[in-house]
Amino acid sequence: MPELAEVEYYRKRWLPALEQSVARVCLHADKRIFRGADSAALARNLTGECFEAALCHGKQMCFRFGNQHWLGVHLGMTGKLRHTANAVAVEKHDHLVLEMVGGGALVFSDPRLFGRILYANTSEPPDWWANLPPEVLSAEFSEDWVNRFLDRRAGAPIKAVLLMQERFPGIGNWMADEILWRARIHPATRAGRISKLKRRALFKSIREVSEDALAVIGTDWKRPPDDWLFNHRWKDGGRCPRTGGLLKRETIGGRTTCWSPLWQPLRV
DNA sequence: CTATTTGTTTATCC
DNA sequence: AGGATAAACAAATA
Repeated sequence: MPELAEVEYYRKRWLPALEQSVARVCLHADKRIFRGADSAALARNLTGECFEAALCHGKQMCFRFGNQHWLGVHLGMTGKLRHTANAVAVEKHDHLVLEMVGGGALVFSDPRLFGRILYANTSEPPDWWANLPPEVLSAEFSEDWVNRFLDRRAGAPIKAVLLMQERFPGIGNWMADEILWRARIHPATRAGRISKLKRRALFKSIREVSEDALAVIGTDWKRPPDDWLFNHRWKDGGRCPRTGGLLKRETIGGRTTCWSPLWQPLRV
């Protein structure tokens, strides 16, 4: 589930423990979320360290403990973060629990195990945190920068291109559909066939959907307004807020995709 | 029992 | 070589 704004929402869930120290680390070391990470070192080294920073970039999160302990969290499809005020019973899917000296706990849970925990013990930020593409709301993320990518991925459906994290960090399935709906571009359009005019609309839409998503979901996860595609996209018989016409759902770019055929005509 | 899932990585084909 | 696409991953839910 978690895309740009949901990741920001979950990042904030851990803020109540900021400036507290780790009393004890409990984890399910054999679970898939620790693939590639040294979970034993993580548990040993974080104990006693102070929780100093909580950051995110696209769908990647980074929590710093002390000056040189970097905990990376990716939520995958079903990952969640929460803070519990008191030590509550650990649930089945709570794969990483940081008990804090104050008595609360930081919890990462993930039933489907598509998420990932990273850990580095280095004075400088590790590669997975230092080498990330410009964020969609940053100045470096320019129209030119996007258009060059559309030309490089000219043969792929635009829906698939928007999901590529190397250029559009944080954009996921629902955001991509929302972006294309607002820009009135059919999701199956080959990226290279999008007109100059539509590219402008696309760029604007990427920015707007990202800002709107952060405003609505990023802080307290309010229900998005009904004039977004969001509230209609999964319902059978869902209707386009703009045209009132029936929405269509199909697999495009390997993912379930929803669009409004009247509003987003396919021009090939 | 079958089909579905808002993500990423790996394999395979072109 | 690099791009496009499908499969795999795991488990809950309908």
